[in-house]
Amino acid sequence: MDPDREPTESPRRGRPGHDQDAVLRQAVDLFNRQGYDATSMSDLARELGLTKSAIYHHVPSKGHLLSQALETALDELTTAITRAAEPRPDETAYTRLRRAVEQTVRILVEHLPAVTLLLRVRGNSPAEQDALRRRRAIDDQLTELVRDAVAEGSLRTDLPPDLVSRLLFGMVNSTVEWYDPDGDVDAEVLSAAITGIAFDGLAAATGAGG
Amino acid sequence: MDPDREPTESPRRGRPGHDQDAVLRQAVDLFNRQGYDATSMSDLARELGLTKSAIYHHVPSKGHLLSQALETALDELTTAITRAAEPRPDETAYTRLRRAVEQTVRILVEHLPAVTLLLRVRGNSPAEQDALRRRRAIDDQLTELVRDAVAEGSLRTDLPPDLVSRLLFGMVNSTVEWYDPDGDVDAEVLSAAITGIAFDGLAAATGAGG
DNA sequence: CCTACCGATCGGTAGG
DNA sequence: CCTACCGATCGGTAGG
Repeated sequence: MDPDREPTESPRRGRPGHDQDAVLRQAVDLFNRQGYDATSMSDLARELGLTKSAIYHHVPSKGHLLSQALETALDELTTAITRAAEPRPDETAYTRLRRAVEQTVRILVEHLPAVTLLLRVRGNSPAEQDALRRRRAIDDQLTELVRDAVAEGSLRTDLPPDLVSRLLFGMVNSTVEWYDPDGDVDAEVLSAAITGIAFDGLAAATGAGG
Repeated sequence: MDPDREPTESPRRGRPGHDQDAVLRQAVDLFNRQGYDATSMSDLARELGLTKSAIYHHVPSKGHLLSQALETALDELTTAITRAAEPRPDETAYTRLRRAVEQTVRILVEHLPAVTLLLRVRGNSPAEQDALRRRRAIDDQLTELVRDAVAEGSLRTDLPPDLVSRLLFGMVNSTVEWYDPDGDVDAEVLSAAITGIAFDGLAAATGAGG
């Protein structure tokens, strides 16, 4: 008779205490708490409850862990923002920009550890420099959206679009510094707060207008 | 065919070409470019054009350089924000909050390297943890200002003050990621852009109202 | 301000 | 021969 009978799980033998994904998750968590360079593979091993050498059974290098996380963050952001920016019939650039903000917030919340790591990259290695290049391409895409929205007359014209883009997505990105997925602010509330402040402002509505 | 002559620098030989402040400035610059932990004292020595050991003639330790910069940033921010938050006769909480934003931007621009370093501290040492505590006290002060402005009816009431405070000053602080003191955005323009977006919003003014 | 070093720890790999 | 590890140690480099 077949010894392993696991209907819902992979038909692997000996139950691994840790798979590659678990190591990656723990690594990214540590990188975010202490900083990438301040985190040793020994730290990671201690956290996982195994030896440093054992980690290298699962992953090829420390840099690989970083690259994997950055790739996830960049892939998710690229996909979401590219989709949000796609023009649809009878839709303003303003709507596309709003959607891009909402989608960025969504990805940020859904992939908080990976995105947090991405936003802290300094370019200390070729892999990090590559990530910075991809990030800059995304930023350019977002700036273009702001430019379009200004051009169509949806946004105030007294501020340069690249400055607006930096501040708007600076506010969005600052979320990684405090957001707690288990806290009482969910992605919808956060998204509404950001778009509310950015597009309508904090000032209390005065007069009879909406 | 004259060798380099730098009128503003000391041409002395055998005498220290660097003082403690020059070492500190270069260190903070490197810490910001590469990250504190990724920067070795050898990196700093190379940048300064002297040996690693020679640095220890000027400063007691790597951590001391970090602490000095963090103290500068925290002292400046504390002073400026405390002053801005001080109630004055016939003044709304809204005015005080606006002034706090403007003063924070001013300190951020005037002491960009030190504040940048402060905003990246992760708490990896007692000195960093102390800096984080002081930073949290400042954040609480700012949140209190937002709370007062909401309470007096100056700000929209549909968003929790602590969330507003995080997003507002998240936008302010995000400036350190891109601001260039030699660029074409000066502190006034930046300050006006931030308060303009945060309080009035990005949406183009519509209708006949203000 | 340098040469000559230290205790420790780094990321990564050996054989079993 | 496989997986999931471990004890020991590699060559270099960290802050001091």
